[in-house]
Amino acid sequence: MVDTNTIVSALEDAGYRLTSPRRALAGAIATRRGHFTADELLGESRRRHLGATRATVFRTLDVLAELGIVERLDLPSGEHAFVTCEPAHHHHVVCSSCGRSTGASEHGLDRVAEAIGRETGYRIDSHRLELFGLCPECQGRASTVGLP
Amino acid sequence: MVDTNTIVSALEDAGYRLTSPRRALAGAIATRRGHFTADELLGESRRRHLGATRATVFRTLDVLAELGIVERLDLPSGEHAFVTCEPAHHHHVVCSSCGRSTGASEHGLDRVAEAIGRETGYRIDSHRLELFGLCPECQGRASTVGLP
DNA sequence: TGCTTATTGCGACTCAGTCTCGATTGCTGC
DNA sequence: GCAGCAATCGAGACTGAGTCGCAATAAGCA
Repeated sequence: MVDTNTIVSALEDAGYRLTSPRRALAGAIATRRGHFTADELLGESRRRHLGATRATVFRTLDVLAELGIVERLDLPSGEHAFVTCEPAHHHHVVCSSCGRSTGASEHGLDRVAEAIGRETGYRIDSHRLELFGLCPECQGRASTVGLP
Repeated sequence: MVDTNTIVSALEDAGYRLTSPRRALAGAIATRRGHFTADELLGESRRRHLGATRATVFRTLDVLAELGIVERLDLPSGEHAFVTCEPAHHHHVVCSSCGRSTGASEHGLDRVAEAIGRETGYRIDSHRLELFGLCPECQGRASTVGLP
């Protein structure tokens, strides 16, 4: 979770204009706890009259992704989603029940990548790790309801 | 790399019919060294008159993915691609220059996933690791040409 | 305040992937 | 070898995500 001002000032610092659709989208994104799709954001924009159309939503997400404020995520379903991300965290753990997502630190993944580089002979430049499972709350809810 | 017969007999074993488009696509997929998109496969089907249309290509890829013969891959560009995969390998290393891909074994990734589970409190059910870099041949080529 | 130019909205467009439905063709049993 | 049935196919319409071009608007600088 990132707050509106962080997003707004990141845009400002990078020399982007602070238009009203961008401010509104920054606010909408800041309130998100989990991952969200461009379409959900567009829906919210329409419902709450934020004044951002489809093209603007995509353009704004592009800019924010470029600034590292949000990151694209490919869900197991094949859907494209976005998450806000704290700078220190580079991998995402996504709850397959409620959709909430959390950042995770390296935990030795760089060593795994290195080992794989040695095994295959590839010079690894980048990697992407996505983890899917149940968040603590959904685990609690599942065990009281008797779900797996 | 998997050979045509492996694909054909996997289809047969699973109770799928061996139709001529499926045989042809199995052949086309077997010759692939790297990753390929549905569209490339469709293009090859048209060029070589394999008799498989768009819908058939997608349906066949779905079936093969279900059987674990190919796997969906999300390239950094956002494109969806497929790779043939050996059963023991569960992660893919993709060459960002020539597109070739190779399987990689776990190398302790399960421990990383476990550690991340402990850190975040999530119960991790599945993970996906994709690595991107330069394959040995492209590294050789790059160093003789003087590329990075 | 006025000017410049980035940004927006609109709507048409593209492209991947899906769906429907009538036609075809593998398999199975005889 | 042949008939019948169900799985599969092709054709093409459809859907939905994402992009593009352009005229209108408005943010920020002088």
